[in-house]
Amino acid sequence: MPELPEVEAVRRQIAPAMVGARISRVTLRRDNLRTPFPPRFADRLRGRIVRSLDRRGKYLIAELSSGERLVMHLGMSGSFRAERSPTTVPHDHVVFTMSSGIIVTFNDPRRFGLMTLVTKEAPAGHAALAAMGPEPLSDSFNADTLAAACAGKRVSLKVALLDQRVVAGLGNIYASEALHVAGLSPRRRASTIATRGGAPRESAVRLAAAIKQVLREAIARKETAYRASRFRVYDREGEPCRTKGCKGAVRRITQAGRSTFFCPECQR
DNA sequence: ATTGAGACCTGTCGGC
DNA sequence: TGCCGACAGGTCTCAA
Repeated sequence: MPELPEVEAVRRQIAPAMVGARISRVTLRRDNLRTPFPPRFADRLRGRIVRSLDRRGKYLIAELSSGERLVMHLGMSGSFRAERSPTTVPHDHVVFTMSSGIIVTFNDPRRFGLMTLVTKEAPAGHAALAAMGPEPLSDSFNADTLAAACAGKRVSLKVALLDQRVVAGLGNIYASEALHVAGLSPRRRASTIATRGGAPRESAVRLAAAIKQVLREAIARKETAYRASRFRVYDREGEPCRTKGCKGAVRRITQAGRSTFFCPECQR
């Protein structure tokens, strides 16, 4: 369940069990997720204290007392649970036993998730992380940076928002949601919101604000489950647009092989 | 360099 | 009920 708001919810959920605690045991139930675990993975984790647990886009990053960083991604279907007495269900792949006594288990049916270690020797480490765009809820993401990132892009606005180099953490739901709030068509070419004459276009101002708004709302709601009814357009094909005064109906189209939901009436 | 298509996996849901 | 295809909140790689 993983776009930025859901990953942030996971971080808040497991941080109390992990930060400041020592990893006393690591159990790997298989030898890979999307990619193989790095060499001596369990050995390099065992005995380390988790100094902090941060989020960057859709990634979770744990700083370890060894100086290494544990990088984790939930893929499409990854989840964590923290419990006092361990349980086992299908697709449990990694189990961290913390010195606090809490068991933190990573479960991922589709195994699109990722766990790796970024070493002190190669601090840039992970290519996707190194190339990642600005955090949408930080000041480094605004109309100017969004417009600049879209300049020259021939892909659609929706596809551009899914590009983690443009902005970090948006996925298929919140890309559609943000475009609806901004009143912009997902089919527009991304370059059409780019800078003109040095100043960001009004559409870039609206879109940057909309992205921040939908993400903040989702985090505040702790929207970690499949709550389609809460969405403005996502998964609402054929249903009425919720924009005030708009008589449109939500449409579903396919872009880059993925569903996009939007209102053709109020999104231009 | 950018872009689209296909690949990676398993589970669920709707239609026949 | 059972089977079968379509689809699912994400990347990554490859070829044009």
